[in-house]
Amino acid sequence: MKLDQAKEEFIQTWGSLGSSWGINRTMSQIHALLLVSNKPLSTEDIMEELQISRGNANMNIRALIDWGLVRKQLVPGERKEFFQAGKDIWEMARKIAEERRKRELEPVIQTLSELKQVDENTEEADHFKTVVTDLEDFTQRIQSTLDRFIRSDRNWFYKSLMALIKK
Amino acid sequence: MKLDQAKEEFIQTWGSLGSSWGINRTMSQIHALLLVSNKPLSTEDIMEELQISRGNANMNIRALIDWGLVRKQLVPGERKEFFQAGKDIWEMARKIAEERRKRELEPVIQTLSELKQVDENTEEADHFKTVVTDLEDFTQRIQSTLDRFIRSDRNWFYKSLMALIKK
DNA sequence: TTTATTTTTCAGAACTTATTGAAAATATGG
DNA sequence: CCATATTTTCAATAAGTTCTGAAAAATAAA
Repeated sequence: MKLDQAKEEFIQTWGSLGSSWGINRTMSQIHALLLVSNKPLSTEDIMEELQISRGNANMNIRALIDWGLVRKQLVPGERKEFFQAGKDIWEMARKIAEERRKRELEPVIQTLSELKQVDENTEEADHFKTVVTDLEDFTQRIQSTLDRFIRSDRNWFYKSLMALIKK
Repeated sequence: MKLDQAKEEFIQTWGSLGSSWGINRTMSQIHALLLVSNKPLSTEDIMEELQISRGNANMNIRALIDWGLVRKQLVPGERKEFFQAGKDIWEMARKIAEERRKRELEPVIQTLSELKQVDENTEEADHFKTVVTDLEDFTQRIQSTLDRFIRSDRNWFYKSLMALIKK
């Protein structure tokens, strides 16, 4: 298989994986492109390679920088900005987990804890409280695990995961 | 807080969490509704409660049954079908993990392994292979963990997770 | 300054996905 | 079998999301 073709396919695959995980397609594609490129790329390069508009490119590059997955790289003698993706996959996973925890899990836990404050004592209300408490429990456990993962270095997570897998 | 209001809010919250995790909003809302209801509901009930069309209700109930999150319940003397959600949260999480592994992770791993077959030896190609291999590694590790989780009983996962969290 | 280059913004267009509702298919009871 | 209740399907439509492109803002050189 030819390199260019493989790159192309990789970008598509990563793009569609991203979109099923709540990260928009272009954002993942840009990320993929920067991952496989061994030198930093400019906005122009990205527009060119992915055939997307300037606005789209700009927006999604910003988002990747926000998420901490990509950083600006100044190239001497060039006025344009260049971008480069961090190559450490675990670091990348940590950052994605962090963003999503913040954006999605946190508000849900907040809400669930409020919902337990139902001041009724019918059988129905009891049932409701049980369900909500179970979910809160579950969500909090996920949250703690992510927290630890986020704060950890790669090594910690690697070890824990191996422990999980091996026995 | 009133029970009805709390239920309402719970359904909304679960709905939006679902949609950020790639499960469509109505599907999660129906799931939430069935979770908090202490008796099985008919399609009519669901349409009524969530103010959705028959077609929409039917489609998403089917999907929930496919995913193994909801089961049909026959009520004696009634001709209609009634539906009930499994109340075990871990079981639920297992089933969601299973479906998504099957639908999303599996094809990606397949593709990544094919992409390593680049028959070039430039520096660029080497770099590409490194990135793809790292990702494959990572994805496979996630996959193994999920597999084990999926095959496990609740107890196993609970213990492992506690081990992760506690120390 | 002024001019040239680059980045950002944002209203509308294009695209994608979810929903409706009515018609067709299927199941149930007499 | 017929009549009726219930479920399923699916084309049309609506809602939601992402993308474009041109104009405005920002930045840097002359």
